[in-house]
Amino acid sequence: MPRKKTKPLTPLELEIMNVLWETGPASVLTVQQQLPGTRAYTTVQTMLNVLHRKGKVTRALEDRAYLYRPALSRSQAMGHALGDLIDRMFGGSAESLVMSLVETKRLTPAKLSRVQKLLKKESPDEQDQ
Amino acid sequence: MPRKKTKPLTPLELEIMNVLWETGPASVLTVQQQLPGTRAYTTVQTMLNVLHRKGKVTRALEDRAYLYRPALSRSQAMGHALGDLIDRMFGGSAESLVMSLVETKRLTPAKLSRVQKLLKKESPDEQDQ
DNA sequence: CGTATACTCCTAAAACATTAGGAGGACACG
DNA sequence: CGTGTCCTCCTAATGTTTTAGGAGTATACG
Repeated sequence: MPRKKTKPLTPLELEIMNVLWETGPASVLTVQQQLPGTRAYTTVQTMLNVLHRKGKVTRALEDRAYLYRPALSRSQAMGHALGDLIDRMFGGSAESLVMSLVETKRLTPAKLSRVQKLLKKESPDEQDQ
Repeated sequence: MPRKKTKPLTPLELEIMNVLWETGPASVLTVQQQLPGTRAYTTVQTMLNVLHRKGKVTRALEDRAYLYRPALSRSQAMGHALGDLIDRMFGGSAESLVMSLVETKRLTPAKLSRVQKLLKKESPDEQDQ
């Protein structure tokens, strides 16, 4: 059965999640500072609230303020965002995506090699076809 | 390297562009029919208007109705959408993205190999338009 | 105690995306 | 001609995301 329920994160939500992924558990203030661009404290707070309501982050009262931490891994979020993009843009082919990455010079074949080597080491279970 | 001007397409815009990429030059009616889901004729028309105003499609009066055609290639749009995603989600590292693709089982190392071989064969020197 | 500080929550407006109705023009055709 | 069809443009309502102010609370500190 298709995993269709989880809505993809909005752009700003994504940016905030990224801060949490990078920085680890963080307060509103920390997130605000870490965030690219300039946002009012309360803006960040609101967004974190939204994310919390949506179950994308958890929070714990620490000392005086809440500490927020991601409730999904980057990979998971990635899965959703990308699945979404791929569906809309192609019929679901991830290869075309990598292709595009290289075509648009965002990724070089050299880098691709490196990644690949890494991955082969980690999952010793794959075969070439 | 400040290639920052072009705004990414919105979800619906993307879906519509996809129809144009698949089907080729199309009228409002055609797009509407080709589009997944159900949208009023005028909704589709409005969106095409928006895309036209934004310069993402061109149009030509053919017979009685406008024929719309994409003003960007899929790769280009991909580049923007993805660049956006990567920026937000990672700090701009495309490698992490590929990593995630494999981690989430969306792409196998084997497929990666194939893609890579393909790419090495193709022109080692390209120009983005 | 009284005031500054560092938060919270509640609220709403601004901005952007999506949806769609209705008026009007051009044409085909009985 | 008169009416139905197909299309355009203009307009606006609805929905979603982003922005941020203001009131209230708890603690720190002179």
